[in-house]
Amino acid sequence: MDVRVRYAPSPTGYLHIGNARTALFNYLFARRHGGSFIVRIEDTDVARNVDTGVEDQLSLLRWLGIDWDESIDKEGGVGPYRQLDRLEWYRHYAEALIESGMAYRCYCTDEELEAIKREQEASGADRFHYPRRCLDKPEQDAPYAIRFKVPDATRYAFDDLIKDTVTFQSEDIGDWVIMKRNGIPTYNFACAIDDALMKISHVLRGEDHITNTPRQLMVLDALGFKRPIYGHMPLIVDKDGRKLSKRSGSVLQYISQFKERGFLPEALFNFIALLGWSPDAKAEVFTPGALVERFDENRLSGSPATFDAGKLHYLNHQHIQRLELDEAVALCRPFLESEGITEDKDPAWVRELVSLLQERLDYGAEIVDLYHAFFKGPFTLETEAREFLAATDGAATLLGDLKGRLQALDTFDADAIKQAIKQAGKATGMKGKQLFMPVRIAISGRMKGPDLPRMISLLGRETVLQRVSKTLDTLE
RNA sequence: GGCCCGUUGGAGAAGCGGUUUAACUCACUAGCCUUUCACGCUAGCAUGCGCGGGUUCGAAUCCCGCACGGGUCACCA
Repeated sequence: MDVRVRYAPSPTGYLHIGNARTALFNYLFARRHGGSFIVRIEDTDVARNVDTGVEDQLSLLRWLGIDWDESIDKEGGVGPYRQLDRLEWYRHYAEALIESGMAYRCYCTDEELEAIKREQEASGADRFHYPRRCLDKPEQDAPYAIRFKVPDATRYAFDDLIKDTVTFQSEDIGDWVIMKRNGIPTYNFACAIDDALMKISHVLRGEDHITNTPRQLMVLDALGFKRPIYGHMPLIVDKDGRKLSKRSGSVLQYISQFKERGFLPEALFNFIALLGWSPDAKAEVFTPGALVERFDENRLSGSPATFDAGKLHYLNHQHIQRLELDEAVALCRPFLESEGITEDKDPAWVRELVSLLQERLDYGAEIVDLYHAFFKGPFTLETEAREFLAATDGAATLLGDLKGRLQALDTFDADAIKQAIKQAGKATGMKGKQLFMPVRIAISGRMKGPDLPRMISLLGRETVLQRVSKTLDTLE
């Protein structure tokens, strides 16, 4: 069987982590099995469509490293790939269903429907089913929707790739609308028709679609189409176990937000692949290519996947460590520039800064925080640092000696600075922690930080001398 | 409320009836490394698999009931 899978976004918003996950798994599945990955645009909700929705989502997909074989920009013989361009198909099949008695025109107005629903609610019914009021109505010259006539006492069961056998009873589903009054199909109808016409072999989607499946099966069966194999992936939930939504606290959930904060596409790809799936391995850090090789649909999980920001940071950190210095600089520079940090600095300085901080970076934007923490913030001695200095005999002498040496240096680079520190140590009899810690404190005010000589060089002679003087003042 | 799905440590998660004394990863803790921090390495971290029954020589793994959590019930997708 030819593997053909699809990702079917609706251009009603931005690329959400949940949609990205659906796209990613379909992509992995297709690539793993040498099949085709299709992106179909489901734009049948005319009122909610956003102008830039399609292009925004597609470009973010590309950014993530997900490409496709067929879509609106790549004809594959079963197009068009935008549902509004396929209306004739839906109308054709809807008419066919009416003719065969499996669907009927419904002339009820919104007000009438609303009244029916209220009535049913008042009567305490569990199910709100359309009462087939228009089933035998003669054709009239009035706007109408088309409803699918749900078969009586029919069992709709399917072997889900992830959930095993899932069963629904037709009694639980009322006659639903397949074509809206505006002549546009509803989601479940268009989706079923397109999956069939586009020869989709497997449908991998979120579990929130599981109750849509019986409706789609009805359409497929009624029209004599072959059913694809379905696989419903667990929902992505927040820390509280709820489906990720706008209300899920401070969790970032749109792909663009991760991109803007300096997360790497390959790290996000890695992270998303772990949402509801686990590799048969003792590691979790993988490149997209390695994930394609390792992907195995049998290892898809059936229980909810918790969005764990800590894990995302860890994975992104790991991927950043694997970056070449030039790549890390490219990742960080925009954030430094937008903060004005690079204004009076040359490229070599920026390169050295990134080189020094790369190993502690979780995401690109963090370079700014680290810069401020170690280089910029107002110079004050932390309590612990002040106490350490006060308790170190000869600290003042050492700093005074070092200050002179730093002033005299021809070139203010890390090597020369390191030599100066060592010489100062020799001259004053200080070494090891007794030597480096007072220097670190005098220069940064803190007990911890990046490699000292390199940091001093980056800080620049003027700032360093000022800080040493200020520290010396507090020692008197 | 009806229907559907799920429930393994602080978190993700492996496990598919018997070499499981419950992998692996994150977080956390301790130690090592290092001038400090970070990185890296090592070790520790569920007497227990929502609860109660049952099937079986044997169950986290199969069955039933209950509880809890979630999803879904649109002329939205």
